[in-house]
Amino acid sequence: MARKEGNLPAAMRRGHDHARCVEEALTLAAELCARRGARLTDLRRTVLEFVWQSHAPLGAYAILDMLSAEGRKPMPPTVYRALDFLLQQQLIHRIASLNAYIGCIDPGRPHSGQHLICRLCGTVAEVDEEAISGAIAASARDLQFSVERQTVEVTGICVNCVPD
Amino acid sequence: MARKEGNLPAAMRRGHDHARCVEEALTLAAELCARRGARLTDLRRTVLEFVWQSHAPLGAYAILDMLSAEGRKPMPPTVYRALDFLLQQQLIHRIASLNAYIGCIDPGRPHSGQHLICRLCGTVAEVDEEAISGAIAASARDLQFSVERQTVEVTGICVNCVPD
DNA sequence: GGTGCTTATGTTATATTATAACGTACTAAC
DNA sequence: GTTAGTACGTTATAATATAACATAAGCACC
Repeated sequence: MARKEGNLPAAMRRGHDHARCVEEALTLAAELCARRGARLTDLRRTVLEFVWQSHAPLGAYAILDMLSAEGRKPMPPTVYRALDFLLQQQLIHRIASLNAYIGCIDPGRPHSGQHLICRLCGTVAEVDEEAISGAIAASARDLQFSVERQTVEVTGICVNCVPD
Repeated sequence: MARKEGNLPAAMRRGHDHARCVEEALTLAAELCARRGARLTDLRRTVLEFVWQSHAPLGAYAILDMLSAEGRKPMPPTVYRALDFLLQQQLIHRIASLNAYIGCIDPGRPHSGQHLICRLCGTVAEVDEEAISGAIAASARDLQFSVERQTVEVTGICVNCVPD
C-alpha cells in the first residue's frame, strides 16, 4: 500500500512548509498572551521560536546555547523561567522521557499531550485522541482516581524512518 | 456512595499486606531470572527489595543512601547498573515524570506500563488496560507509526487522598 | 583445580538537568 | 515620578545520570 501523507500531522509530513508552522505558532502565542494579559517578552518569544525551529524537542541547555550564540549570555534560571512561562501558557509541552520541550500544536484548547516520538529522527507528533484520553479517564474512574494530568509518550519509528 | 476497595490494585488498598507484595515480587523475580539465565545478585536483589518497600517510586540516590546505611558504600554507577538490569528484566519500571523507579506488578508478561500517580501520597498504581493500549495502538496505526514503547503516566489524587 | 572468558562491581571523574536565593531592572498604574 | 509587581541577571548548588577504566567474582573448559 502506498503511503498516504494527507492525514498525517505536519510534524510527520516531510515536505511541509515549516516556516508556516513557526509563524502560526508565534502569531497564535501572541494572540493568546494578549488575550490573557500575559507578557510574551522578547526572551520568551525567542525561546518559543527556538523550540519551534523543528518538530524535534529541544533541551533547556540547547536553548541556552542558542541564546548564547545570539549574543545574550543567559544563565540556566533565565531559560527555565522562560520555559515555565511557556508551559503555564500551554504554548509548549515537556517531554518527560527526553527532558526536552516541544511546541504545542493547539495551545488555545486545554488538553493533555499525547506524543509520538520517533526514536530515529527525533520528531515528535502531538495527537489528541479522545479514544486514548477517554480510555484513561474510564480506567481512572474505576479506581476512583481523580485525574489532573495525563502524560502519554509513545516511542517508536515514524513513517519517514521505516524502511520502505 | 461508599468506597469499594475490592477491585482496587494493592497499591491503593490501604490495609493490604505489603510484606506479601514484597515477598511475592522477590520470589517471582528469582524464578524469572533463573528461567532466563539472568543473575539476580545480592546487590540487584537488595535494590529490588528497596524499590518494593512501598508503592511509591524511589529515586536512584535514595537507593544509594539506603545501601550506604546498610554498610555498602556504592557509587552512583553501581546503583544505576542494578536499576538497568532490573529494567531490562522488566522487574521494575521507570517513572519518567518523577525520575524514579517502581516495582513491576506483573514482570512475567511483556507489557507497557500504565501508571496512576497520586500527587499527595506518592503512591503509584500500575494498571494494564487493553482499552488504553489499544487506543494508542490504533492511533499510531493511523499515522503509520511503529510503536516500541508506551509511557502512560497519569497524575492526580488517589482514592485514599481525596476528602471523603 | 588452574586457565581464561565473561559478567558484575568498584572507583574516579564528569556530564546533564534543574532549582534556590538574592539582586537589579523594567513596566504599568496611579 | 513613585511605587508595586513582574521579569530578568547572577551566583551557587542540587539532583540525576553516565563515561571510562580497574578489579573481582562466577563459570566453563581442560
